[in-house]
Amino acid sequence: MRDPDARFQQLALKLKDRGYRMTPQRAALLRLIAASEGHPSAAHLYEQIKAQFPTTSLATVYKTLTLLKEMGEVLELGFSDDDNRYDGSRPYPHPHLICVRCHKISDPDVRHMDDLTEEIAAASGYEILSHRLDFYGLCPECRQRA
Amino acid sequence: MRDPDARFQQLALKLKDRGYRMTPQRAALLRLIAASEGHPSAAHLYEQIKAQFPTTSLATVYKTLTLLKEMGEVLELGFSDDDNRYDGSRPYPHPHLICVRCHKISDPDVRHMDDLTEEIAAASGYEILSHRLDFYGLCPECRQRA
DNA sequence: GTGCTTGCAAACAGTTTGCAGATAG
DNA sequence: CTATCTGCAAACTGTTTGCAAGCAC
Repeated sequence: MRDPDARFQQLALKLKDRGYRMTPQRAALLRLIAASEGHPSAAHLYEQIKAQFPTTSLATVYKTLTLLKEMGEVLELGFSDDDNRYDGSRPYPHPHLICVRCHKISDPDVRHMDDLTEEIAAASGYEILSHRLDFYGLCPECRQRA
Repeated sequence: MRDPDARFQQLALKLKDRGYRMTPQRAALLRLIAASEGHPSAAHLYEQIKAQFPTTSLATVYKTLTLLKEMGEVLELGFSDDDNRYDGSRPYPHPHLICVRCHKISDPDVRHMDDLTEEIAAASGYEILSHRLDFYGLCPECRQRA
């Protein structure tokens, strides 16, 4: 996402439209989500918000993330053995590159997913609604250190 | 896997080779894994084993699954919002089709994954070790009922 | 003023672990 | 015989929920 301010406005408006209230805690989270280039965890977002609103609770972070998820404005990457990560810049399914050593997550360019999805749908009889593609490996930095 | 017996022997031998002991509980789990066509959860395997060995504990199922995972003989599919599933027939990464309604998991045919993986590796500088590709949708049966 | 939102703490679910007794080799 | 394995129960972790007090509108 190139313009964090615009994205923030977009998210704020969407919340308002759905009848949700704007609170300082939500504003802070929305700003973080809008500005974040990476794939922060709920705990990470919580730490950053606490710097501005020391009394904010993790539960509130989760509650707002759930809201954004339901509105389709945030993509949740669930991991069974690690905490979940959130992407508010690209809230649609897209591939991820996950470093198994430093846990960094990045977004590679992959083109053929739509073709692949259609192919699977046709062959299986499924109605495909979403997908998830993760590559696990060592990022360039960790390869050097390995 | 076409021959459950052969697969069972294979798994049993591998355990023995690594110096692990064969117990009735492990044998029962290995047989289930070897025969299973689907993607059972630990709890599901546990229920089936209890029918033969009523005193078996879930912890033992997990401990043996961990062993098989470490030996690369079982593929674990972790879900952050559901229990993990295990595939002892195809213990290598392969795509999955997951029905969001009935939670059935099946294995579609997808060819291009190796090409895609190499492409990503070249473009990103990562050393790619593994991957995971899941499609979420409605299976043919659930589409009708929808 | 009304009722959505917050923050706390307790609950939750699946998985893992510690340990004493049982057992495979 | 001895080290591994089992079964139980407690611990663990990230996430969710119930509820009284607070605040947006």
